[in-house]
Amino acid sequence: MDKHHLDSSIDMPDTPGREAGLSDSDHQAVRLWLRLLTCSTQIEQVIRSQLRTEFSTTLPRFDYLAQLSRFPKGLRMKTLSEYLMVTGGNVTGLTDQLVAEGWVERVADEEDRRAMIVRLTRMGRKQFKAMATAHEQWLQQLLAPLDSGSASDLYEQLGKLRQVLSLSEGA
Amino acid sequence: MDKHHLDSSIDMPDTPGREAGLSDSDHQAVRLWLRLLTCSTQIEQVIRSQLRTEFSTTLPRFDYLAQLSRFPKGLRMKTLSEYLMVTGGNVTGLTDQLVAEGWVERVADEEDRRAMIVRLTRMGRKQFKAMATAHEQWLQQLLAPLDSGSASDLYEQLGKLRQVLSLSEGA
DNA sequence: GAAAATTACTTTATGTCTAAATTATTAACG
DNA sequence: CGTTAATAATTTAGACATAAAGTAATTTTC
Repeated sequence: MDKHHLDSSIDMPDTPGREAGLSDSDHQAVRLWLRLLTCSTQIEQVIRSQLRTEFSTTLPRFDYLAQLSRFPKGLRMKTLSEYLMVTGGNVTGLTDQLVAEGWVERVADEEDRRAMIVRLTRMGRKQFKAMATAHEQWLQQLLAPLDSGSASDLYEQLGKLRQVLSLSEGA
Repeated sequence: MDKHHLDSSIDMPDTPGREAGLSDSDHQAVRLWLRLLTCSTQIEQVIRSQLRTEFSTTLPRFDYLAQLSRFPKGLRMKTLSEYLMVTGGNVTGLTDQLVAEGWVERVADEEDRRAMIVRLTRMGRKQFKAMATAHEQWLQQLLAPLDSGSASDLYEQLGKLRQVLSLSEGA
């Protein structure tokens, strides 16, 4: 994923380099988006970096495995691409890699010969389990300074946002 | 940016395909992150798509121009890479493209012959202005269903999160 | 003031992601 | 039936991103 924009900061005037220069007051939507993106990007970079140094893997692969791990019987590639919010071609490429590494296997779908089902191998499941444990710890540590109340407030607010976004989605 | 994970949804049981399967209660940090990422990814995809169809350009280029537009005298590439939160190599590549398109120009920095200053051309400035106006409208429309109170609450909560993240940043 | 370290940018190799075209299979309709 | 639509996966071309190494200029340090 790429990294974008930059959040302005009313409460951090000591970091002028990060101001987005949105001094006008009616840019609320833009400012909200930039701040959301800044937070998301920063967390993402931490996770990426950790996955690389600790497990020599990447975030897309981790995401792939994370989704797949929820379905012991496997998933159609098409379904997986929807869950991951990426294109089918991308899933094809990631699948090729993970199959080559022996973490995932392709199985023909007997009910529809166009479809392929992918599922974790035993090794894939084992590897993912270790990564998932670490992944959770990283996040807990990263977000530890956020008091539990703020965290659940934020979680709730993001829930509202997600709902709003899902409206435009189908349009 | 790539798109990752998926948010579970306590309040949206009608979209089972998007559940992240985090039914345990002590995965708060992970759930918060996934929800944040889901929202961020969805907005990002809308903006990307609009930039492509309406302006035949990309989000990285828009971000580049957006930062640069704040500095009429231009910026060192190094500084720009920090603002954009991307690597120097990336800025080199984007600069090459935007220079080729005539939107940006490279100027030698007289104070430091290692450095290059990039700045918008007149055309670049004009093109960006049109994009920025549209960009803001897209966001306003996208977030319109979010009542103003929720929006500023969310903005505040994200401010706290950003502050928390900035702590780990230097460590 | 010369050697060492740092800094700014570029280059290279690799990975990720998209959009669009292709192939193969299935479904739908007259 | 048989033609047409739609669907699932793959392939291709291109944009974007990183990390790591290379080049050139500047600073630091002794």
